Amino acid sequence: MAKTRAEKMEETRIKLIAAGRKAFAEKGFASASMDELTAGAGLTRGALYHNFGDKRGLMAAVVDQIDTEMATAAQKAGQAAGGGWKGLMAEGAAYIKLALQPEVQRIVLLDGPAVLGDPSQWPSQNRCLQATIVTLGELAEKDAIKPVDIEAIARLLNGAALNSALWVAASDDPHMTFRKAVTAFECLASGVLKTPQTD
Amino acid sequence: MAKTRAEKMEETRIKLIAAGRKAFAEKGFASASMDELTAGAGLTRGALYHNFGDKRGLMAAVVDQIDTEMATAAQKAGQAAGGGWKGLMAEGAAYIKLALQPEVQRIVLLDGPAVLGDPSQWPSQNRCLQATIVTLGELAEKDAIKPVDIEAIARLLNGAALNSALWVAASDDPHMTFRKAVTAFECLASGVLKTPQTD
DNA sequence: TTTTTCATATACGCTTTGTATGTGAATGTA
DNA sequence: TACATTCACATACAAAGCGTATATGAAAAA
Repeated sequence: MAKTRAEKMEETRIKLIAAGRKAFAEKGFASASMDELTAGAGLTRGALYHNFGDKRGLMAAVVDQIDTEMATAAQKAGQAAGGGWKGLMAEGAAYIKLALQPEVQRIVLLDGPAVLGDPSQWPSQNRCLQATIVTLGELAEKDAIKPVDIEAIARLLNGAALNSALWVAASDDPHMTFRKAVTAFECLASGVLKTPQTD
Repeated sequence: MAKTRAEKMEETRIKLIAAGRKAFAEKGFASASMDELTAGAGLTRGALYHNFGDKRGLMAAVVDQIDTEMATAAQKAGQAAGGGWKGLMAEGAAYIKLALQPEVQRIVLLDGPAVLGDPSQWPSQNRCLQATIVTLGELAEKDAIKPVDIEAIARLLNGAALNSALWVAASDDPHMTFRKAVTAFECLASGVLKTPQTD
């Protein structure tokens, strides 16, 4: 069967994003050569500039892919924990764990902001933020949390989780540090609860 | 009087850091041209490479300068608030306010991590972190906070403060958003207190 | 005074990006 | 089926910027 043009184009987009993801993760955005990267995918820069406009355009696509994967995984963890407050804490822990991957660190946490600007303005991060806001909203309806601005809390919690991942990754004993980070995260988060949580 | 060689060299270092700070703030690290930057300071790239090794070296010097200024200002705010818990909260608010400057956003929050790596490993940030850790340690001795890892709390608080600044700066109503951010910061921070704080 | 050192300038090569143009296969039409 | 057109991708080109190797001239040393 002959492949339609749109199908082929979709294939090259996928190939380029995969190659970009690999190159950006291994060499960092600035040091990744578009020539090398596209050649590795059996293509040339022509395909890249046609599909993504420029180097930054490819970066945006790569970041969106990774970030979406993260948001999905975190939400899943939250649901597995039964939603509500426990779900929120599980989401936070999941985020920290995901951000331990070198790929995520290099692309999403370090290079992403420099290339694409404030992460909280990215479409993908916004999706994740919205999920957190919804959960916090439910808790607010149940009168379980203090009357503070929910969006602000959600943003600070997200930021704290992502930040702590860099710390964990750089530590000598990542396993131990991870536990410390999660505990601290839950400790801070408990500040929004009306009634002290013991477990 | 004739200037000694060391004095002159110190002058060029200062000139280059100032020019770099300006260029990095206005154009971003990647788009800042070393040729242009040094010419603006009445020098050439020769001086730059001799003094700082490479573009990254200059960036490190610039970041260190800004970051040190921030740490000093934040500590001052903390002391003015009388130290202790109130001082800690004042430090946090000061950090958020300082990070509202476009210069700080572009250089320290966005480009810095991409060029220099995890901020919590920078000498300057470490100084600030140490100060927070000391204050938290004093509170721990007074048995005022929960028995959690102090370094972890300090790191998360710092991260949350810096992150929220990006949000505030990008908002339509920075003044209002700033208040929300500070309130949320204090709300989360209160999670480490043993006894609920009312004011 | 001469010799040496060294902070800065000059000159060069290499890499990389973005664009402008070319090409051939898929799509539409008579 | 034959022809025209589109368009995804490749090729060719020009410009900019980084880092290094070399040159220079003024302090510092002898």
